[in-house]
Amino acid sequence: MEGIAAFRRWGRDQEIYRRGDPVQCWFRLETGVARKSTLLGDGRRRIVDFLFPGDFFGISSRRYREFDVTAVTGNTLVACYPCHRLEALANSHPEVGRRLRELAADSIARLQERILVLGHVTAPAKVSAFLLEMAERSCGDSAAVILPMSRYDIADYLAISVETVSRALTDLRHRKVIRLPSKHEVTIIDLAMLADET
Amino acid sequence: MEGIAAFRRWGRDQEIYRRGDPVQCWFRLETGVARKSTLLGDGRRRIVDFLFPGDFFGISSRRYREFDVTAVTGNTLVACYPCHRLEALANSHPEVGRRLRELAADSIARLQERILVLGHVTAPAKVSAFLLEMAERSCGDSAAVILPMSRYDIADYLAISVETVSRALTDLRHRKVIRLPSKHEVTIIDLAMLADET
DNA sequence: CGTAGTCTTGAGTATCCTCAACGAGGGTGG
DNA sequence: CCACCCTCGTTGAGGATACTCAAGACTACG
Repeated sequence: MEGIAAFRRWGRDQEIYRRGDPVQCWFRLETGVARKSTLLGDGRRRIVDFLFPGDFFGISSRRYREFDVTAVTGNTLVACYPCHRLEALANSHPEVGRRLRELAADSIARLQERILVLGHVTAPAKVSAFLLEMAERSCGDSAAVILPMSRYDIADYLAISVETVSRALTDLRHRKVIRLPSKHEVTIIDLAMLADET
Repeated sequence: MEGIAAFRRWGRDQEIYRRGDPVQCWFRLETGVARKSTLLGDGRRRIVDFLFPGDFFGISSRRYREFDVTAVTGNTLVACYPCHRLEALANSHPEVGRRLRELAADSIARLQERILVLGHVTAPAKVSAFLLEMAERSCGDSAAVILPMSRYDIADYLAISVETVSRALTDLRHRKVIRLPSKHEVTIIDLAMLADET
């Protein structure tokens, strides 16, 4: 599979694809972070998924893209797998087909998990669940979490306002559940208490 | 693919599978309606997806089930496709593998759509979006929608309280956007206005 | 026909959103 | 190199929304 990949690099806030583009490739994020989003009728933006290294995205049986995907960080490297070559490969090598199904299943699992987070009632519960998700997915030390995205991104991801995100983080800091060494760094002090919030 | 299916029938509120069960089959709902749900720590229930005839479910690469799936209506008929036989079939018939990937992609599209609905801010917007979704998916006359599930199910699906669901429906009825011939029937009078709510 | 569960409506309260102001940081241009 | 500007992040005040608790009506089912 790696043989048919074309690697492309994007800068901060550049569009990897946008709604309405023809579906030509499946993608795998190699380095950096990206967001999958859409603009709602009233001008609000909804972020459907954050993408981290190793995540596949763009898996679709439609002809055209439903969402926009944008690089969150600079130096976002993406492997692009042309659909028709993937299909050909899957036809000749069943194990590739199996791998593709696995990847789709992983994507399903991630989205279902996401629905559970969105289903939380209170804003503190959403923010705590978000931090736990980031701790798990942004691999590395799970106590020192990097949040590459802005507060606005987090708000659009959790479907709450920026101010509420900020307040929830401040509250967690005051209660010594987390520390905020910088705007984009979170240190989890009390994992159990954070999990209790959800 | 149809050759390897075993058909089973479930009654109202019976479990098709539950969290923790080993993953042995993929399923296709033939008749009736089902819900995919999970119980949260605080005793709340979250419904992740409603399943209608034609929907595939249980697609997973994990070893054990993450959610419960329960029949909503009586006489729910399900086609069960054993995983290992599906894999064998996909290995010998690439077009089956392709079909399975398509189904997974459909499932992804449905879940993403669902995230957008959950992301709506106000309760009336969620309920309106829900009605539109039901009008589209419960095939048949799209103006006369059947809601087989209870108000509690709808509440757990939209992550709002039962009372709020009830109030939103009553409000839409008062404003002549919908009619409610019975508790489980909705007639859409003004589709445009309903879409405006979202 | 009775009962348990479902659905609706009301009242009071907590939560979150909106609007507003301010501080901090980063980038740009003089 | 510094001043400026613009975006991002935080905090506060006020108001709208939805939740909780409660009670009553209706239904479906045994």
